Order: sequence, then C-alpha cells, then structure tokens
Amino acid sequence: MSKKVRVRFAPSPTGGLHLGGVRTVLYNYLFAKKHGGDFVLRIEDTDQTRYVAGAEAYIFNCLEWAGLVPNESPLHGGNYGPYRQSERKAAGMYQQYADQLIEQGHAYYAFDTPEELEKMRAIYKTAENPSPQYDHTLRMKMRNSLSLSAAETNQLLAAGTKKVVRIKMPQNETVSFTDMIRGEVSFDTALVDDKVLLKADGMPTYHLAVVVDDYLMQISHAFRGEEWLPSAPVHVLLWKYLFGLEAMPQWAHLPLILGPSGKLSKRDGARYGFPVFAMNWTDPKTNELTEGFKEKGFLPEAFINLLALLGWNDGTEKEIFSKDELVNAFSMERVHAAGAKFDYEKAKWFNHDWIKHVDSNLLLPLVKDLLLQNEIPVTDESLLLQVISLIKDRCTLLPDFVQQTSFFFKAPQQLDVAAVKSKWTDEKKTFFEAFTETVLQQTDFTPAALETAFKELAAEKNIKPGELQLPLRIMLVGGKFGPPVFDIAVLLGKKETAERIKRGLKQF
RNA sequence: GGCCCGUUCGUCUAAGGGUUAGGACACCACCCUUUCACGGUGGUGAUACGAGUUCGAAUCUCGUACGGGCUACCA
Repeated sequence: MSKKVRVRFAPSPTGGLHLGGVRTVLYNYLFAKKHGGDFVLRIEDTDQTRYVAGAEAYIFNCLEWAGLVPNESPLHGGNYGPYRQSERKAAGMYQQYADQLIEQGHAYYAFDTPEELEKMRAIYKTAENPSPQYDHTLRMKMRNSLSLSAAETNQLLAAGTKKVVRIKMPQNETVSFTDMIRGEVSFDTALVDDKVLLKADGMPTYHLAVVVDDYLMQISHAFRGEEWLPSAPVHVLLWKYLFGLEAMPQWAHLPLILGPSGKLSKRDGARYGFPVFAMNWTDPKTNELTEGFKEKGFLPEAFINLLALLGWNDGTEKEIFSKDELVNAFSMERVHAAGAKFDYEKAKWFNHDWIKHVDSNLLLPLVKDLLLQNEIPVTDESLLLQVISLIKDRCTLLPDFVQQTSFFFKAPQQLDVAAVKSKWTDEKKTFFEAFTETVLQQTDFTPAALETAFKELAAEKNIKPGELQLPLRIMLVGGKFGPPVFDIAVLLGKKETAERIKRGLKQF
C-alpha cells in the first residue's frame, strides 16, 4: 500500500521565477498528474529580510501562464494550510519540533551573536580551511547549551537572551539515501556543520521547515534543485529524529540548468541576451525590468516543451510534446543526472515549431493584441486568421507576426525602391499600368488565376514574368519578404491591390 | 581548502557489455522557390585521460583531470 502521491514546489518569493524554477514546477506537475496525485505550492517566506513585494503574485501569474496550476496553495486553498511558512510559524507549527529535538539531545541552544560568529570564522580561517564551520570540532568553543553549564544556560534562557537552535550533527555516522535520479548518495556526518534550525526571531530555517512541512502536508516525493544535495543529510537526520525514515518522501535532486557561465541565477536577468524569467519581472526596489519568455514571444506550450526536454527525454527521438503527452511519457528515472547548459537557439526552434503546427485560432488573440500594440488596425478577424495561417511558417517568435502581417492591414509606408530601381524600365511601367486593369477586371480572383493572367500579360508585353514579380511584391508589401505574392494580392482585394500598384509606380 | 554531484558531436541528448556510436538545434552544401521562409537530400562534428575486469567496454571498477554545486540566524 503506497501512499497517495503528493508533491510540492516551494519557492521563496524573492524575485523573478527563472527557467530552473519553472522546470522544477513542471517536473512536479508532470509527476503528480501522471500518478493521479496532488501538486502543492508552498511559499517559503521565512526570511523576512528578503521579502519582495509582489513576488508571490508574480509566481502565480507565471504558473497560470505556463498552465501549471497547483491543486493546493495560498491562492487555491487546500486541507493542509496555511501554505505560507510565515503563517505556519505564527500558528506555532515549528517550535514544538525544535523543542522535541532539544529534549532528544539532537539539537541545542546557541547564544553566539552574529559578531561572535564572524569572529570565530576570522580566527579559525586558514589557507587549508577557508570557511570554518560551526561543527563538532568547534562547538565546544562557542557559547551554547553544550559548552555552558546547565545553570548558565538556564540563566541565559531566563534572561531572554537571543538564541538559535542548532542541530547536533553526529560525529561518526554515514547518512545515505536513494535519490530517484542519482541512486544511492552518502555523506559523512562529521563533515556537516551544525545548521541553524530555528532562528533568533523564532522563524524556522529552510532545514527545519522543509522537513516539518513535508511531513505535515504528507508529501510523498520531494523534488528540488541539485544545490540542495549537500544539506540533504541534515534533512534525512531530521526525518529520522522527528518522524521516522519510513515516512520520509522519496528524494530527487534535479540537475541544474546552466547559463553560459555556471548556474543560472535570478540576478543574471537578461545579461545573456536571452530571457531567464518566465514573465517580465520588475524589481520593486530598483524598478529594473527583466524581460520574460512570455513577453519575448514564446508560446506557453513551447516553453514547457523545451523545459521538459532540458534534462529529460522519453527514450525515443520524439521532441515535440504537448502537455498531455508529457504527463503520459514522463518518468523521474529518465531525468539526466548531469547539468544542462541552456541553448537559446534550440529554445527558439521549439517555439517556431509550435507556432507552425498550432491551430491558427489559438494564435489569433495573441497576434491581434500584438498588432494593436503596434497601432496596426485589425478590422477583420477572419482576414487575420487567414493571414496567420498563410505566414506562421515565417515566425519564430510572436513579435515576428507584426512584420509579417502588418502590410495586410496597413499599406507599407516606405517601399524598398532600391531593390527594383536599377532594373526598372518603361516597359515594366507599361506592364503594371495594364496589369492594374487586369486585376480590377479579374472575374476569377484566386491566386492561381491571377498568376496565370499575370504571366499571360507578361508574355504579351514580352517581359519575363520573373522580372516582374519582385516589383509587384515591393509595391504590395514594401520589402523582400512575405508569402507568395499572388496570395497577398487576393487577400488584399482587387481595389487595394490596384491602388498599391498605382502608388508604387509613382515611386519607381 | 573540504564535501557532494557530474563528464558522449559547439549545445540538448540516444545507445538495458557486441551498433559503421543514432537523433535534434546550430553550421555548411545542394534541391524546391525568380521574395523571405517552410520543406527535402547530404555533409562537418563526440564517448576527457590512464589503468583494470571481460573473448569483447561509451556502458562495470579504480585513479587522474576537468566542470558544477554547497560550505549564512538565504532559500
């Protein structure tokens, strides 16, 4: 009898949500859906000094956009609330466990001030040991309930002296566990420091909170970034002391997503020339805007597709997956152990492919929005739909639609005259004057029929039709791009096509 | 420095001891197309190094090198 699958994503609301974060969400989500489980979102806001206004709402917006909505969260409710650690602390959910650990002798009070800690690090710092740890080698030299007598400790406690609770790491134990991605991982406890569990302000640190909350929320599988691996022995020990190893979730430490130079970090923003955040993020303090994948013009379907394939594959050569297909195919065991360097070129390819194959109706509102933003009037939605189908092969990112569709709704302001001028002749001018009439009088106004008429007239005037197509394009489009020129003319209509030709003739 | 994790084309990756080491992105060439793309065909390009186990190693073991992460009263 296996317990119900319950997974959680536990971000701290300190800024934008980057690629790695979204991928962690995605793997959680896929795993939960695949196994008919619950996906919980818990806010890890125990560090009040790092509180950033708006960050939590922003995270929900990103998840909404990506289509990875949690079953339980501070926003969506649930039976295991509250879902913010600050509120859980206020409800007194952590203190008792810290007390229990102290009673068991697995944790102790430490009275060292930040200054004293700094001093300790300065004193014991050597070339061989550049960052001394508060561990079994040093704890008896510090001020804590282990080094002090019971009377002294009680006196300090009674006086309300600032204190933290630290875990007492055992001196000769090997802690090991099975990671779903890496297999067995083990650590020598003597080499791990006595991490703070409860801070002076009464807030738990991540280490205590993650264990207590995962237990209370009945989390069955805990997925997080590889950067947590070094502190995993602390969490395993806490599970052992508090709730028993049988109750511990199965761990999977996800490989990191690397930027051009190491771990992708929130601070790196758009420094790489590509977005790192899911959506635009404006730092409330500096007002600095960092562009997101959404605003850059990525489809959410493409975004999760490319993220899923960054470190995972289904064992076949399939690369394009819908969300449902991902749910169906996903397995944690097929996630790679090695970190993956993010490749923006490939990311764009995913988006391009999604744009090409997705139903144009889905693109319609997005493109319309974009055109309106660029002051291009869209009066006819059914025309826009036809245009989108005609040109979506040419668009990698959503904003590409602006250039590719705008000339259907607004005559080009400037024509690329230079592309035509050198080969321009009076004969060609005569041709186009005649062709204007052809267009106006065409009864079968379809691309094929128009092209035939065009070629017949060219033959009549003894000009190679190929020499005339580019000028026509320039007159209709303004530049050397766009779909087949007779498709454009038909969508434009007889009148508009004729007018653009007349206008173009004046400029050549 | 210590600890942990990792290492297949430039990048993402496949290959449950036996393959001419496969695919995708990017790049190059050709075809299609008298625009730009899409598409098609082909090409360049990888098992970090050294030992060992084995008839046989990208695959198992060890060492080395390299890369990354952690080393806060941050997560």
